[in-house]
Amino acid sequence: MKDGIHRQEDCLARIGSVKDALYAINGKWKLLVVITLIDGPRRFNEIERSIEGITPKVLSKELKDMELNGFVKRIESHTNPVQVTYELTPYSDSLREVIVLLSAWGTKHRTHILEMSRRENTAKLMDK
Amino acid sequence: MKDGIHRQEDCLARIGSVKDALYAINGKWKLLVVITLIDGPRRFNEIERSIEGITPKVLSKELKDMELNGFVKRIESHTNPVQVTYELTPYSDSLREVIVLLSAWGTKHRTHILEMSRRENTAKLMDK
DNA sequence: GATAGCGGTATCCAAAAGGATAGTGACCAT
DNA sequence: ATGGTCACTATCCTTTTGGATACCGCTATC
Repeated sequence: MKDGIHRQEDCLARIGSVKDALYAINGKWKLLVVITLIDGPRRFNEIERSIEGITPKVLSKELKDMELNGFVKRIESHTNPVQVTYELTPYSDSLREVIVLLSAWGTKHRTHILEMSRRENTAKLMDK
Repeated sequence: MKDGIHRQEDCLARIGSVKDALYAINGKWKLLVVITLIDGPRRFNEIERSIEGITPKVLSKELKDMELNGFVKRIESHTNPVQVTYELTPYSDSLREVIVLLSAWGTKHRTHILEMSRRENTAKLMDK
């Protein structure tokens, strides 16, 4: 009762904060981009190749969005030809624990779902 | 280097897990429904009133979805008139730490964004 | 001179999410 | 009988999201 999440007033505040968080990381792609950049800076086409299913248009949009939100930095080298890399900012470290937790939860959830559908099938078999 | 998130093979697995997680909790509403149910079972219209901006159509859809995913349970009393309540399942406890973390992160992120836009305005003033 | 890679854009389109508004049938209170 | 609550559903519509495909100027390579 004192872990802070049960009290009514905290719930309202929490709804606001979670709304903010969901707004910033929404969509299918942003966290995946962060994950691929954790290993170090990557070039546009490298990112495109390591996230299966993403198109250049979408990746471009996500990167711009994430730059505005302060998660990634776009770096142009002064070589010729110009080379562009994207890297995480120190700020995006704050996302790391979110990712670790979501990943762990996603793993557990997948087995949970499999388990549920397995039981459903068993039940169907027993109905006959 | 040994926290498990830096190694290439782990990143690929992590992308899959995070995809699963995002798929299950996607949209603006699901986590907010969980939050309002943390205090205890609630009736349809109560939930509708405590989540600002949600419409009955959307809430109805979300609740069905969450029932299928095993997060909530729909309970009809056998009184007359029938009374319907929704409550969290034990399984949805696993979402609690996700919510706590996202909420904390959302709070920090909001101040981060405010800070960034404040600085931008300051910079603009100094340009003149 | 053809082809390929780079870092993207442009255009078009389909699907999904979500909002606005209204309505339904069962009940209940006045 | 009138109006209200409850738990939704129906219809319509707009916005958002994202997928397909093609293309661009530039460079590097064969």
